[in-house]
Amino acid sequence: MVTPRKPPLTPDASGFNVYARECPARMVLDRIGDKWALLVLDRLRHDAARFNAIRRDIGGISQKVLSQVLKNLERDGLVLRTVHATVPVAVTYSLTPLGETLTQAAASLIHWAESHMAQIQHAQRLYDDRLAATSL
Amino acid sequence: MVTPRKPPLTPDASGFNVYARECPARMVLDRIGDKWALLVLDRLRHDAARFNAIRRDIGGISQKVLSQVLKNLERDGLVLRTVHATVPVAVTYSLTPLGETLTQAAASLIHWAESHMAQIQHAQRLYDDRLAATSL
DNA sequence: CTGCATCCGATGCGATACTG
DNA sequence: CAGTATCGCATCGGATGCAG
Repeated sequence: MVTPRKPPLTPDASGFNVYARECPARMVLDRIGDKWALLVLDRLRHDAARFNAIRRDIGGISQKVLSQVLKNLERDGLVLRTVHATVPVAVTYSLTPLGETLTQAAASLIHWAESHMAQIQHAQRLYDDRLAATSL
Repeated sequence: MVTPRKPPLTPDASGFNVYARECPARMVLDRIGDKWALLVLDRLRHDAARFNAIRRDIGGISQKVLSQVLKNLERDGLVLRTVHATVPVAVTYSLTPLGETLTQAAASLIHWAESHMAQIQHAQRLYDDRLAATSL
């Protein structure tokens, strides 16, 4: 056991607890609970891809950030970096078996955002209108 | 249809696409693909809670950030804020039906981080050792 | 093509103090 | 108890330039 969980949630058999600020699991959550990392993980879900392909597919990600995200994911053992000895050098990124156990959860989050946008936008309008009304 | 999806993933019936930088779904992903938001969502998963209770349960979150996260989640229609007319005032936060459709995905991510920590730490050691070896 | 290094502005976030 | 306001540091992240 590393740290006790404060909320009355089901205790985790592993002993790790994301609710504790010092727990290593929190560090991992920091990385995977990130917009860019989730998108990269989802992008690699069905097929491996080269650096610039990922960069093109994920609108708005900079080369610097993609580079950092990939390196972190590789260090955590979620992404495999493969260098092909061609000229010029080609590098492909793919999911490791460990990474594949995560992408479904990542995809769920992403898909949720897309499929519930209508309801979210409706809620936002209600909230904004109500706010404007009270501030008159 | 709002924006076409670039990667060959299954197109979403809603027409929203998180891979597009201008898509509203990306904004939502920004908010829910966030360490603190995920933890708050997970904390409210089983029961409603008051502001300071949430603050205590989530180690390391500041009242400023918690305040912002809760406000955003409320605006997006994921969290319901209820003011009880007592003295002093008590405010409880709970999940809306819409929010409940998301927490399972959030919980999956969080639980994944906890249950795979051993493998992650192993991968990190391998990576760091390999890095130290090559830089000699 | 695949990165790493640097500069630098924007944002995040903790600490602190104050209101109802 | 439940916030809001402000400050200041730290990190994020885009743009540019350079190297293997």
